Amino acid sequence: MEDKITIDDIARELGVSKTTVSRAVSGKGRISDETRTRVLNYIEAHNYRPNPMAKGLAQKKTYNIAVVWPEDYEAVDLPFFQKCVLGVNKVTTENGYDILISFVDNEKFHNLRRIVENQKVDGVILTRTLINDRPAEYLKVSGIPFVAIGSSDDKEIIQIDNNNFGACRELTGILLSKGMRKLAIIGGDINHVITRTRYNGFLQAFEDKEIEVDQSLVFLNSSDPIKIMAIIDELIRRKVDGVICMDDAIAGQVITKCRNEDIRIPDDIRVASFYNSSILKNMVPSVTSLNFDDENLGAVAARTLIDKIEGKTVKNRIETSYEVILKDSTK
Amino acid sequence: MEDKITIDDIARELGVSKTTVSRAVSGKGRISDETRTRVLNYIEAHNYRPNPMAKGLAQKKTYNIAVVWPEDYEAVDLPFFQKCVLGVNKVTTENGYDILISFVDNEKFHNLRRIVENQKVDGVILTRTLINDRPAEYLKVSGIPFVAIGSSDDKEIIQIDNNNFGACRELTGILLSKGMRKLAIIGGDINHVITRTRYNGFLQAFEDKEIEVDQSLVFLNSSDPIKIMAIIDELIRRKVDGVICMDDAIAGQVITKCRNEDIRIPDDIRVASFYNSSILKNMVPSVTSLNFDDENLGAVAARTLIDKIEGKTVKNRIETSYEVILKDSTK
DNA sequence: TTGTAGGCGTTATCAT
DNA sequence: ATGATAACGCCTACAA
Repeated sequence: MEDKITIDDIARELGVSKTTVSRAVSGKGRISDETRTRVLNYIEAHNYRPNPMAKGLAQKKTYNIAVVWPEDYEAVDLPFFQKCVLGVNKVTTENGYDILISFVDNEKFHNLRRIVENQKVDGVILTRTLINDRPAEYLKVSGIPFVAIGSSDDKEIIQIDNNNFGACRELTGILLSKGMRKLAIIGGDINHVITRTRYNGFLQAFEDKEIEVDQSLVFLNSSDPIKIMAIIDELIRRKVDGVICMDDAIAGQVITKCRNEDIRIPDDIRVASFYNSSILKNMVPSVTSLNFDDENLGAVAARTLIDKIEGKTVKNRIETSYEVILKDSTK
Repeated sequence: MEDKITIDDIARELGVSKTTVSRAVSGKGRISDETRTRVLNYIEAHNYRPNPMAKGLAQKKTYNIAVVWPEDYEAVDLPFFQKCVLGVNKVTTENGYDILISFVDNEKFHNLRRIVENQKVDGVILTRTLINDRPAEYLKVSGIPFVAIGSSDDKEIIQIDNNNFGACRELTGILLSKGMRKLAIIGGDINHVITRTRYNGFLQAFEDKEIEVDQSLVFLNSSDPIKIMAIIDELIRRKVDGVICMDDAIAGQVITKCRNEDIRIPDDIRVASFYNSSILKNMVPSVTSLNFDDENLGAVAARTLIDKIEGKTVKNRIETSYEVILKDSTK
């Protein structure tokens, strides 16, 4: 490849000033149609690309955004993050931004810090929220525009989330309406906001129907396979109607356990999940669950962040919708 | 946050020239120990960060590399990519580079093209190789430094790969040594180099022992669940000794199918996988498979790319090692 | 409508 | 060992 062509080269070649070229490229400022097309044609023919470093230096922008990934993910959550970032990608691409990726866990986020302090990005998307979210706290004081995928108690943080509360409330409500009364729930890390949100949806459904929740059937912080085994044993012994799993990792474990123990679903126990990832897709029996559009979630987050970066006013909280998918496991 | 401090501010404040400050920061060029520490102290105290845009403009470098992800992945492959990029991240972080992410499939790689043409990165890591690899071809003619994770027939392409050939050869050899003769193999997309490499390792093991391969037991392009169901039925009917799955998606399907049909592993049929992802981790029975260090793979790729970017000479092909893990499924 | 000139923050060249 | 000055490529008042 020969050397990159610059705005100066074009100006000289066309006998105009570089200001004129710049105007033709950016579309800003008055310029005659004739010169514009002349410049644009030349650019097209010679495959000119503005140097992002120079542009960035002049306008103090990078045209990059950071997407933050948890380092301590569980494999089952990966498709969620993947879909999110695909959605982000779609929007960033359309708007001339690129995605820088940053790995953090709640305690160590030097990577994120470096990226922000070094001014490598114009904004940040958090793909998970925590109860005591130190990365989010850091971003707040740093002053860089950012949005969080997920929910937070901090109303100042711009949040994009699936309507987990509403979805879990509706699914639980449906199960209650089907006559199930002894409903257990198994949930994961209580430090994740999403765990609490889903739990609250569960509670609300009971309240809606004025039914008392049996606290002895609530098992949080229980994503460990060993724990789940014990829980299932207990549930069978106590003849509960059904069990709701807060995510598919848990649902997967429950189903495997039942299969290994010849516990029949839905005959002996009914099972539902508050999420549907690809791992449950081909399960037998098929599992009643919620359906979220995670790609859309990422897209909305990116759209919101870019608006924020470009100085538009954005809503502080956006909820995306869901579907309840009733399958064999709760027949 | 107040305005960022620049090299000029420091120079003025300390009564030296900005050249001197630059030298202290970069460590290049002669400078007295005294001035250096004076500058460094000031920088530390005032939390100065060089502006990457200005630096990039001056050195024609971005200090970003692109990691290319396939858009048309299968969920089961995700942990592989995730681990790779974690390894990449470790090395890039240590060397002051950041990771830009780019999604492509073999036909549409405008995203990658944009990133390269816009000079947003200094180099590229491909995380998968294809038989007719258009993204790789494009990168070659573009002239940008790049390495591929995976193998390629094109010897000019810098390749970092697990020793798939050797690993598959060894695992197959072990099964043959155990007396299994009627060994079937099920593989995925024949357009992926890795499918062919693994298949070749399989063949080589037979050749090593001078045993004829039964071509009617070779099933490629067969990752589809429906196909796999039919294949297993056939294998049981023909009373084969065992089946080797080229990846864990396939192995997972095979095991599920067997469980649903009450086909016992390893009593009725033995099963091995040429890869071990987390999805098989808690399988019952535990599955004989290969163990690769994918994070290391990513780290080596990043190390190699950075060397290449910085003008060092690098090996054209690096193979990382593996372990054979014998478990219950081939007892 | 177009052009001139200066600035963005850093590195590199060449003196001193 | 240190400094003045010119790049690097683009943007943007301001002037014409």
